[in-house]
Amino acid sequence: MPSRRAGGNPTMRDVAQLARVSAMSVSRVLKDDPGVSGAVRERVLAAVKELGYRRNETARSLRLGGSGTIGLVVTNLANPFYSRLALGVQEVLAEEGMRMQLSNTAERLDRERALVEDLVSHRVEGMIVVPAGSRQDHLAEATTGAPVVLAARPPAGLDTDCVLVDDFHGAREATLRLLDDGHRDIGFLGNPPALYTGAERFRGFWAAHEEFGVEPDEERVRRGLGDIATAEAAARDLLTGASAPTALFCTNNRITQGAVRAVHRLGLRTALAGFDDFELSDVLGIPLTIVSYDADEIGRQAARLLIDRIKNGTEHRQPARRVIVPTTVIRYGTP
Amino acid sequence: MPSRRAGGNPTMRDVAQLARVSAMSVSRVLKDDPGVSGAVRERVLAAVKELGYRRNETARSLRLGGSGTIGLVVTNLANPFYSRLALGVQEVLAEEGMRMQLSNTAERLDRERALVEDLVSHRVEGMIVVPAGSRQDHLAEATTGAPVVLAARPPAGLDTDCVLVDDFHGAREATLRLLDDGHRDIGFLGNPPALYTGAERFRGFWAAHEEFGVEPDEERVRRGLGDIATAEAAARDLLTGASAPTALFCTNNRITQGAVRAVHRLGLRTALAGFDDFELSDVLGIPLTIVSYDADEIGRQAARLLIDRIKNGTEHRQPARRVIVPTTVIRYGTP
DNA sequence: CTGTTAGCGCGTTCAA
DNA sequence: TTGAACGCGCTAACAG
Repeated sequence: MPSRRAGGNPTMRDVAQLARVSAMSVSRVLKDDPGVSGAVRERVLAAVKELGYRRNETARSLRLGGSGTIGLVVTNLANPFYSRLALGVQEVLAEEGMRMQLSNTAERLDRERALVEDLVSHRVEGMIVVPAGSRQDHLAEATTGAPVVLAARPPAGLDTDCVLVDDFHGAREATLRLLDDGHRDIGFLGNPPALYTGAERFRGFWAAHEEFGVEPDEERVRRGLGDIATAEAAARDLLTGASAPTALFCTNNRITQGAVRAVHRLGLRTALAGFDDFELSDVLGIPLTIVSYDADEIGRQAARLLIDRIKNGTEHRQPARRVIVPTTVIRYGTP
Repeated sequence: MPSRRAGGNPTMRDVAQLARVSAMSVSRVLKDDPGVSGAVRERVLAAVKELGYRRNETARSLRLGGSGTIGLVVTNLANPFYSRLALGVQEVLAEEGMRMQLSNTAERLDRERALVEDLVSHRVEGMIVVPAGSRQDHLAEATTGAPVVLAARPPAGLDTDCVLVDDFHGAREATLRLLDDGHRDIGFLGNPPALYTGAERFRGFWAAHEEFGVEPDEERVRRGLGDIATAEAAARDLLTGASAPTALFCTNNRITQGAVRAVHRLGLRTALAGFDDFELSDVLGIPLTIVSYDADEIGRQAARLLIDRIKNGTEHRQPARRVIVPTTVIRYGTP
């Protein structure tokens, strides 16, 4: 019986003792250090196997001064967009032998702050954040040293790299399709204008109208929608009011789904356009124009930017970069 | 300028030096230890603030011998079922001041193995696993000491707690509804029978038929379906063959979606029943019988079981527990 | 090729 | 109430 605490995991010393070598030799074997004889290597590996030993990564990263972990902070993991983003991040990290710590803010700024503090306390080497608020001044002081990359929303009050969707052109393109189809009374259902995506997508919507020489009707614009229920109510309101629009533009998948629901309940076949593809969008029986993009790719790009910052340290202080992920327009149903 | 390394984070010694106290006093203040004078406390807190100091949790958990972290291993984060489960786990952990490390196996056994090893190396205090394969013998040796709770699939080759959906009764109930409606030729679209959920849901399907004295037709059973595309193909095959079924039972949301697609493309209104609710299931215009359950609750229950094991240590070796989460049946569209 | 020393940042123990 | 010494498990730097 090795002289170690009953309940605890075996340590390197236990392995060393059993293999009748020093702890250093064990360390070297486990590190694939070439400077170690075959005999020692075999004895060590046998002891490792016998004890079921696994190196304590906590102690290791304390000693090495790097955890090999980055933090990912998203606003809503239940939204497939963010889980895809997370998978994209993990894909790139795996190539680098790094790990990811995933946290969910539920769009709450206080949780974002607490989670970021926690990540810093655990000495993550960097973090990718989908910021909950429109400004991130608090992140600047929290992340002393560790690089930050923002995803889906641009930095404000903070000078960092970010990866964005081409919100403006996506919205413009989809709106142009509706105008092409002859629609002139298009309603707008948007998330809060304080959000970057909300503002950009509205800009695109407006720009498309200008190109067609059409003046959008402010009366048909509803912004600040948060979930499916409020979106459905707003859509119903527009569609049942005087001078109902013949088409609706929706700025995200939850809003589109609310609009689909309203259109369906009212027994209409109003044309819809919106951001974010979703399951079964092709079998709804409603003419649908979807602005789609690769959520995984946002994660991959963000991870690449972050890893680059981590590797180059803070020395080569190159300016903040901005990667734009392109969008494509898909059409479902007969217009 | 404090005498600390330029790039690194400040340590407790840096704070101590600035506050002109010992490191121990800093430690005590940060721990809210009552045995410390107001004067020292203030000086320390001021120094902490000035340096932007944050306690190094890595060093802390090395010293304390507990990381306050558990691992969650899921098979497919892109499936909303698992992201909801993750949120449920996190909800309970937050109450206990614990953290979660989330990993995705993509249904690959080799990745599961590697991820579990990694979690053990990081000395997580326990783990919740949605196992990729039908047996988990490899987990037994990997998780020396750390308790494991399985979610969604029962243990095999391993003696642990688990949280399951009431697969049998859910499937039975939904099938009974179809039989109640007069259907006698019901097709079955299932995932691999080697999977627990696949087998149980098939059992429920069969049991419902027996209760009605109806003999299911083996010709109308398709099992081993993995994704939406293969499910759609199988559904189309059944629906266009001789003696086409008047209804289909689907064992999970991806299969249901494939079936919806096939029904839609064929211009039919075949009644569908299936596990897992999904967005917009109510506006498809197809009679739909859905077996629903609370995915968050699975996560919450699993977390509670795990925390209980962690707190009680391995001493009180009580037998493995099994929690069954109930299902409810929802009906959409006119049958 | 192998072992010894020292210390990563923190907290427990014990003495002042 | 405060501080000094020691060690958690591991590895870089330096002997031998």
